[in-house]
Amino acid sequence: MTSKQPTTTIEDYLQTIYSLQTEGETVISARLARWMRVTPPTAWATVHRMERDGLVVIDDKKVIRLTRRGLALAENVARRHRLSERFLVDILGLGWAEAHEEAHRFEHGISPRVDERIFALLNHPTTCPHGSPIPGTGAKLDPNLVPMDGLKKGDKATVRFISEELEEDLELLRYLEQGNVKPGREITVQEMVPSTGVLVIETGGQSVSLGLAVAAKIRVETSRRSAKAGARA
Amino acid sequence: MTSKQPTTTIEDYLQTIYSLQTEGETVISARLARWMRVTPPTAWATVHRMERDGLVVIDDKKVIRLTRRGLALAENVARRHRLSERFLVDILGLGWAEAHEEAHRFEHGISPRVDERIFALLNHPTTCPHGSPIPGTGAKLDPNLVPMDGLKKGDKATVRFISEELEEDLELLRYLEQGNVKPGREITVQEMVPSTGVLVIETGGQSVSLGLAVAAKIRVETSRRSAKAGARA
DNA sequence: AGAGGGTGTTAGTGTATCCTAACATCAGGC
DNA sequence: GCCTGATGTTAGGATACACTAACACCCTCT
Repeated sequence: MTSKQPTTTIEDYLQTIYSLQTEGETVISARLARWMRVTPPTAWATVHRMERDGLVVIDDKKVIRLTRRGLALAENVARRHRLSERFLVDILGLGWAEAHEEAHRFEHGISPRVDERIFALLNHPTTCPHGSPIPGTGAKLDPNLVPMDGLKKGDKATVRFISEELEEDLELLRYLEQGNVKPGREITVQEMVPSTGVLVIETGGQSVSLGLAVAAKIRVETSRRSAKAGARA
Repeated sequence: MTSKQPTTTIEDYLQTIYSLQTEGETVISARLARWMRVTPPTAWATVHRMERDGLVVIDDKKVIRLTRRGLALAENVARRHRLSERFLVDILGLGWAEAHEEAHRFEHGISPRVDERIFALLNHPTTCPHGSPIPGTGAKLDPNLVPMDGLKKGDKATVRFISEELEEDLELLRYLEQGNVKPGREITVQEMVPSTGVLVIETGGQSVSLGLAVAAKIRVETSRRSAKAGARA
């Protein structure tokens, strides 16, 4: 049987694949290597062990996809991670920026029993502090949200989601926290000139500059419906 | 440098050695093998890696002792373990019997920052739910406590401490919990006949039978001062 | 066409953990 | 004195996970 518990390493890979996959990225071995901060041969070997164990399939184009079993396990890990973040922030009072890193260690020690208790203690939250939905709650990422780099000068919007990809960068998270760029915050675009590669927004009275690559990984809810949903007055 | 973080396995060995050592047992490789549920060669190799890394010393008689560095690390692990137990019981409402096992996983994901927060959240506790002192708080196991198997028929006492050795046995812990044999509980010895190997006590209205080997690992505080400390009013 | 970059892959290593089989040692007990 | 049990140790494997070196492929841009 290949039914034994995944190791911490495998749990981390599952979680990373899951995040990338649900955020619409194609997952390839080289990308995982960068995320996991290991060399390409290491990631390659690990992914192949995962395929051997029925957690992922690798297609002709080398794209990695979770199997049903891999998905179930990945959701479980992601849930524990996001629940941990909520717990660390809401109950223990840790910083929004530090939560991701701390949760990364914390998540592995949580059994189903403890998961359940923490979930209840937190009052059944549906998202992590950065806006990612918590699996098992039925919550999904709102498809109406748009990447922040699609906004234009003068647009107002509410931050809803910070990609897990950005969470890997502690310095960036601290910058965002300082600048009030967190879920629930209202922002106004002050400058948006694609050629400069920089987006300047205003929130809570201060100006914050963001690179477009970063802004693309932050999703916001616009009050006036963009493109598809119909025009505004 | 040999200053890298200990692995989960090494943390477990450190904790076990620490528990045995502070409870006055001599620590030898074979004993560790049984505790860790691995074969003797495995435990042997691991202990020798620990010696190589300056965590323990092994004397002529094969007795294993923590070095200063090993002790510091072990106290750190033990603290996280006992704090986790308290947290799981006091905050999450887990059962007293299950806490040890759950804490065993939980403890490894706790950083100094999280340790500090949990410690504060719990109001600076000094012992785990089974009575072991939490390192770093200054609390020590009261030397006036006596093993329960030293009591005589009719003696009254208050349970103060359940050895970590007993905590490895979930069934036993459940039995003790059911029988109210927990720190703080008053007990009265109903039967004590060494030749039978069984001790029968009464607590909270019910009778509980314990093997003497088990009773020896439970320490109690006797109201009438035993030998050394002098009489009371 | 040819140079490069990003990727995938193989080969060869090293460390930590685990195991089984087998043998060495020592203390008692008979 | 010899057998036995507990313990320690060596030998020989296996697996997971990490690395470096080196090579094979594509694709794109010049």
